[in-house]
Parts: sequence; C-alpha cells; structure tokens
Amino acid sequence: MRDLANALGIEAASIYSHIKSKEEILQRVCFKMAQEFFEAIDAAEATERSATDRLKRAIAAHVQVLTQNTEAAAVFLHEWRHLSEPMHSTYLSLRDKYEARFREIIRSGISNGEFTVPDEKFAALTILSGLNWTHTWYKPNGKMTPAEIADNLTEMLLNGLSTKKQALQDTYSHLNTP
Amino acid sequence: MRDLANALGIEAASIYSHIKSKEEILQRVCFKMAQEFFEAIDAAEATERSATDRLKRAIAAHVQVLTQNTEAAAVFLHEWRHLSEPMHSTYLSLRDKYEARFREIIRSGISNGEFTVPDEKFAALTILSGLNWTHTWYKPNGKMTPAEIADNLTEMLLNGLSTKKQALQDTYSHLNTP
DNA sequence: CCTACCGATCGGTAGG
DNA sequence: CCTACCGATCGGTAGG
Repeated sequence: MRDLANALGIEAASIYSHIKSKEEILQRVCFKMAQEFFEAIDAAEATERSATDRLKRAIAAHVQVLTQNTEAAAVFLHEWRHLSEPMHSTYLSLRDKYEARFREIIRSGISNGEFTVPDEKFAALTILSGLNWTHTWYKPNGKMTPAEIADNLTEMLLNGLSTKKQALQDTYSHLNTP
Repeated sequence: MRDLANALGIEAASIYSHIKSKEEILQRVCFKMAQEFFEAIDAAEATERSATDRLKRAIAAHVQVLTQNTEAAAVFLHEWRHLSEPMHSTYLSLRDKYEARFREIIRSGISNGEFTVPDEKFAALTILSGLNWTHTWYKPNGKMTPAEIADNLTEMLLNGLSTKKQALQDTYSHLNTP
C-alpha cells in the first residue's frame, strides 16, 4: 500500500478514503476482468456459425482481453486465490461458467463432426491454458499483434503440429496420378 | 517460517540451524525441479527416433515430473520470480535451455516434413503452456494417470481438434467408391 | 534445538 | 488528503 501511495503521490493512509481495504482492489480487478471476458465471448458467439468459426472467434476475443492489460490479466489468472469468501466462491463459479462456454463450442463441434477429441473438458482446459500463457510474454511493441497471436494459436490448437494433410495426401496420392 | 516450524514440530528459530535463509528453500526447490526436468528429457531423447516420437516422449516425461509433486511444480513454475540475483538469471537461462530442447525437436520435425507449424518458438511455448497447466488440477487419485494425461495432451497438440482426417477422407472418398 | 529478543514492515484507524 | 500512530507479523540473530 505504501508503494501504491507513492506511485499516486499521496500518503499511504490517504488511500483509505478511496477504498475500504487492500482486498477491495483485488476484488475490483478480478471481477472487472471477468466481466470483460464475458462481454468478449458474448460478442464472439453472437452470430450463428460453425463450431470451428465460433471457436476461432472465442480464441481471438480471449487473446484480445488478455493482451489489452497484461498486468490486470496476471492478477485475474493468479491472484484470485487470495480472495476471501464469499468472493472466492463467486470467482470460481464465474470461471467455470466461462470455461463452460468453450466446452459447449467443443461439444457442438464434436456432435456435428467438425472436431474429434477424446474429452471435451480436457480439450477446453488445454486450449485455455495455451491461451493464458500469452500474458507472460506479450509486448505491445513486439512483432506479433494480438490478432496474429490468436491466428497462430488457433492454427496450432485446431490443426496441431503434425503434417496430417500432407500424410493423407501422400496416402491418397497414387489415386491422383493420371 | 512460523508455519513451517509448526509443521515440523520445532520452534521457528530452530529452522535456521538447517538452512541459511528463507530464500535457500526457494532455491533448493527451483533447482531440484530443474534438474528433474532435464534428467527426464535426457532419458526421453536418448534413443534416435522420429521427431514425432521424441516429442511424445518429451511430453510424457514432462508431465511425469509435473505430477510427481504438484506443490514443488507450482513453486518451480511461479515462485522463481522471487529468486534474487544471480540465481534469478541462472534459473532463466536453465529454463531457456530446456525450452530449446523442445524447439529443437520441433525444428527437426519441420525439416523432415513431420510437422507443419508457422513458428517453432511459438509452438514450443504453446506446447509447454498446455502441459504446465496440468499441475493445477491433477489429483493422484483422479481418474487420469499421468501417462493418460500425457497421451491426451499429445493427441491434442499433434493433431488438434479439427477432424482433418475425416475431412480429407471425405475429399478423397469419391476416389474410393468402387 | 530452545529462550528471548529485535528491527522492519504491514494493513489499517483516529481525528482533523 | 494529512499527521500521528497502533497492533500484528515478518525473517532472522545471540547465546546457550
């Protein structure tokens, strides 16, 4: 709190005329970020499209929020542990609701044949963890824009590393020789 | 330190007859884990095989170390930030060496056509971040063993979610009709 | 490994 | 928003 006061150019005690406690700052950051993530995915899912397309847009929306303010993102992703009850439980249930949005996209992609995946819960977790690492290395002046990062992430998570197209084209290539 | 002493059944001051400082504990955990990760990947890469196979084994080895002791893994992944110099720099260079092992596998897979990926550095980062999330939810008595987790992770990261085989088989299926 | 401490720092309050 | 302060807790030491 002394550091914060210093950065603001006021005395430490004066902070408490603006907020009730140190934890209030944590709460505000965590729930403001949660709100931003929900607004972003709402916009991403607004139009009716294929699961692949909805997932692409959800990934781009998530990366956009993450990179907008990497410090707030770090608080949202790590410091929520220090929330006291009942905020702690509220946070957890919001996070699960958000993850469920990704699970739902994956589930619909499985049922219509767009996706093949062993476990939708596991898949959602792996996707989100891949996205969430971004905040640790993203630099606003780096060579990749948030949109480019999202494109690369989408490419990796949807298609994987394996050159499957190539392998399958090889498999079928004898059929194509004139 | 008081909590630690309590758990050990001794007085707080007595801890200091075993260690020099609180930070020494952090150092020991961080560098012991680093050593374990290197030993695991050394074993995984010992035999000459395809890049796909080496990556599979490296993933399994990494997940094995992560799940062996999730609390130490959490310290290794997050608390290293509090290391003071020169340990902080040493840690960072070890981590980069480790990541380079994954980049090297990916690079060799690209050059022999096993992998197709836009950026090997980006790919290595995304793989590792997908793996490193495991420590937050893994439970020794859960339904997935470390080996099963590794298999699922490998499947997702190598092949992605998209049902590409199916899509390509559809593309070529007219060629197969008798 | 313990008793007896210490200086520094922490989040926060009273009263203006 | 400030001055003046407080009780609690922190990592750690001296000396046995």
